[in-house]
Amino acid sequence: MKTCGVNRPLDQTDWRIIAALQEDGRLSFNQLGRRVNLSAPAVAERVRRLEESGVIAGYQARIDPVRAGLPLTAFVQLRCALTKCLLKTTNSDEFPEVVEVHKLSGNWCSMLKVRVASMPHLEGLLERIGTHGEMNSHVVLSTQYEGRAVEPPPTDPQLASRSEGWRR
Amino acid sequence: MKTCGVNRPLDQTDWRIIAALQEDGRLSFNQLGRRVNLSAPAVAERVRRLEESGVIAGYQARIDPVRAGLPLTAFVQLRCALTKCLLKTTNSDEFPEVVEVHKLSGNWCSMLKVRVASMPHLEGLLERIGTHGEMNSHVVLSTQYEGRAVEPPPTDPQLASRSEGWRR
DNA sequence: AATGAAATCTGTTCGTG
DNA sequence: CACGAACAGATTTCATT
Repeated sequence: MKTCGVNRPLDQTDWRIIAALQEDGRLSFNQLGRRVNLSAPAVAERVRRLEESGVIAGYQARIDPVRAGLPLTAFVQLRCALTKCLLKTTNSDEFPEVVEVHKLSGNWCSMLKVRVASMPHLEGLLERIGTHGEMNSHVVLSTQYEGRAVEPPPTDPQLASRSEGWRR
Repeated sequence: MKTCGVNRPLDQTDWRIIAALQEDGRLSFNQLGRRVNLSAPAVAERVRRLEESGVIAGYQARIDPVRAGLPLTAFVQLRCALTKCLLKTTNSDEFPEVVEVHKLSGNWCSMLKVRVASMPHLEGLLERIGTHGEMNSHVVLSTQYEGRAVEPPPTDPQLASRSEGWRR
């Protein structure tokens, strides 16, 4: 967890490891080594560093919510007083359906992603959430993809000059 | 992947396995067995079935986007003609920043989650996306949590009667 | 369908170059 | 960082309940 020592920027090899482990988080160091042209001890060392520096935050099974009995997904935007904001309560067991909470800029205080078993379930959940503030919900009809692998950011310096830039 | 044979509903033990593997996707069958009070061969059999039925869709390393150099997250709502919808293009390499795409009910055609390295990066991305249709974006200030473990849906029959119910 | 034990196989780790 | 060997551990199979 600690960023012990120098925090080197991630190099190409690191990103290949990251890509591979996002595809299959159970790869052994041997298999991983073959993919990135490194020996097992070498990749083990790199993975250990990535874990220690927090770049790799953990490993988890991806559960298909539909097959797990939670076929409905919705986004809920919530505008509420900061003091009694949902953010404080969602860590607990009160809203297990809420799988994601973000604080937003703009008019809406926060963005929630929720997973429910049925329309009545969603209806009940929204009623419970609605007590915390003004609310706006969007039901997801279908999901093209989710949890797509994160890729290295562009090094392209043009990105910084994409906007026209202001001049006096 | 195939739902071969009877698709039994998930029992308590299945859900304990699912919970454990969402916490740590690299648990061995031995460790898993100790957590759910089952022998290694027994859990191996259950995990195999959960994988085959697609409940467990895969295993992946969770990457901290901030430490990976993508500190900015935003939600983008996009309204566009179905025929030239972004959905068709996002599978490719054109928009690696888009990590999530959902088709929505309501006025907006789709909901995107994007991860970028900087404000100029976001600006450029939104310009590219904007060519596909009317757009609305929300920058995430902070994320309380993400990828929270999915829990078993309530068996509570009251959920179905939460609404008053209509009568003639 | 699960247990327990045994056998095989694989991954991990350490020392050396 | 790669190589090679020794160790440790996991997965699988089988017979039994």
